[in-house]
Amino acid sequence: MSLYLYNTAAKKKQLFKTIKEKNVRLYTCGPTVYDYSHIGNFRTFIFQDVLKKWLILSGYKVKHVMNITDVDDKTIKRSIDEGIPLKDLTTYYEQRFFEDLDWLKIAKADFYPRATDSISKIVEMISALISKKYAYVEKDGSVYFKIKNFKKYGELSGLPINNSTKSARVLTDEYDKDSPQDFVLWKSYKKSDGITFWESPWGKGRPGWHIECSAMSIGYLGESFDIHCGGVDNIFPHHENEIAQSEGFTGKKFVNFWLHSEHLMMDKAKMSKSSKNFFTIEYLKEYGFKAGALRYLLLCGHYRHKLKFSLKSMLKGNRVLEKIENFSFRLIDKGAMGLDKKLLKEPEDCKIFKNHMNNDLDTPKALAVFFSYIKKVNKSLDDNNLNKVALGRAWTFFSIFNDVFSMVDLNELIVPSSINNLLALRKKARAKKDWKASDEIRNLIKEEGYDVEDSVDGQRVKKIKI
RNA sequence: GGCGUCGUACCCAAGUGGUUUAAGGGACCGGUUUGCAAAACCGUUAUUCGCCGGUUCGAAUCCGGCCGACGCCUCCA
Repeated sequence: MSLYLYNTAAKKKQLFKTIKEKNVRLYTCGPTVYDYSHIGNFRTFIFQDVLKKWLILSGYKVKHVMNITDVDDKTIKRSIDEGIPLKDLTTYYEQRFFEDLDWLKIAKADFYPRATDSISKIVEMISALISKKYAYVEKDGSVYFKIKNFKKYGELSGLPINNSTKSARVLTDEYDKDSPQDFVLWKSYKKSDGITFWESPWGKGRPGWHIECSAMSIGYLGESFDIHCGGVDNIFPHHENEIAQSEGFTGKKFVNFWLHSEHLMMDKAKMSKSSKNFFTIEYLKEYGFKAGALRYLLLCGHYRHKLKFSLKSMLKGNRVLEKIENFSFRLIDKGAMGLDKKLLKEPEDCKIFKNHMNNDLDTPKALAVFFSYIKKVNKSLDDNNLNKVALGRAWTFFSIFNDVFSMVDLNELIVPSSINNLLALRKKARAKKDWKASDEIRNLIKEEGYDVEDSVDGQRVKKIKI
């Protein structure tokens, strides 16, 4: 089986090949930590999580780097507006970001470099770009990239350069640039920057937004690496500029595969901080969304298509999660976790599931296959017709599914002894058909945070999630 | 103005020429099972794919027009 991925640079699906055999070097654009990340941001991060987990499951060793942008116009403005040091502000939102990642069961990257820790590398790159005539210094001490000198400029996004229909914003800019579309590598110090600046060969200032990603990705992954991801809004100008800077600097191909995820839509408009139509993870958590439910809701559409999101979808998400959890409970009840390894074989449906995942991470189709399979196995369980071989196959498929979709938290299945004692009592009461005592104990268990369900196989407890 | 995407049931969402007289999920209703509750299973729910026309033996799928929604071109996942 081979993995095909849609490469924005090629504008088509391509067979995925790594530079170094069985090793993937992956860079994903991280958050700007001036505010909480929202569920739209996490659509992209969860897509990247699924990509990474799928690569690992396919036998690749993945080196993953995600940057933290902790200095830019917005972070500086916010810290001044709120009267707190930049570092305090960015540390706060960085921590909140990591908590959200954790809650959403997103696997940690190997490195989270910060822009402010990468200034020397950034200065080194800008100096080299100037000497190679890819960049020039303006009178005020700002440094710009000269896109005219980089022939490939515009190839990724397909946007025309130097067209006659420049946006109003570009036309009204006051910059002393050679060309309006030249972008800034180093921003000279302005009063509005307050105490935020670094010394450089061109005077006091701070890095432009795009250069940090080039510096950090090259710094951690090398001059050429395998995959670079982000949201579609990063294609232009961010990633276009990254290619220009990086390839101008190294003279080598920067990235082989560019992967971009589409936006999450709210009331038909894209979710964004500026339009104030966004939900934070904290809000959704309080509203009642479970982590696994959000993962499902963000993966039930293909990552390259717009996906609608609303608070109404909570019912669906939580219900689907419960259904999959119940399925895993039933398998565990039957002894799935203690099966001989020889019995852990993939069923045919799992191979179909894998084929869909290998086709540009087709999660909606993969999910459809998984759901149909659940139904089949549940039916066998109802008929008490599932033998060890079939159980092993079901558990194998579930495990592969859950390794990637990460919806069910198996740790939550461990039941404390206090609950087990109550269950034993209830079992005795039920044997005597003492329904009153049985229901009382069920209520006691509920107060301890667990639900009890009765089935032909006996009692089953489920932790009530908050 | 330039470039691009999308419009499928009550809702989310697959499907890009014939094994689709449209996957999968949620919701709803009916049934089986059940001490209760829950879970699970079975069945029902788009003769139709924004609208109009065309190509074709055959179209949700291709072409043209119209209507509607959205994205990028400026910070943005």
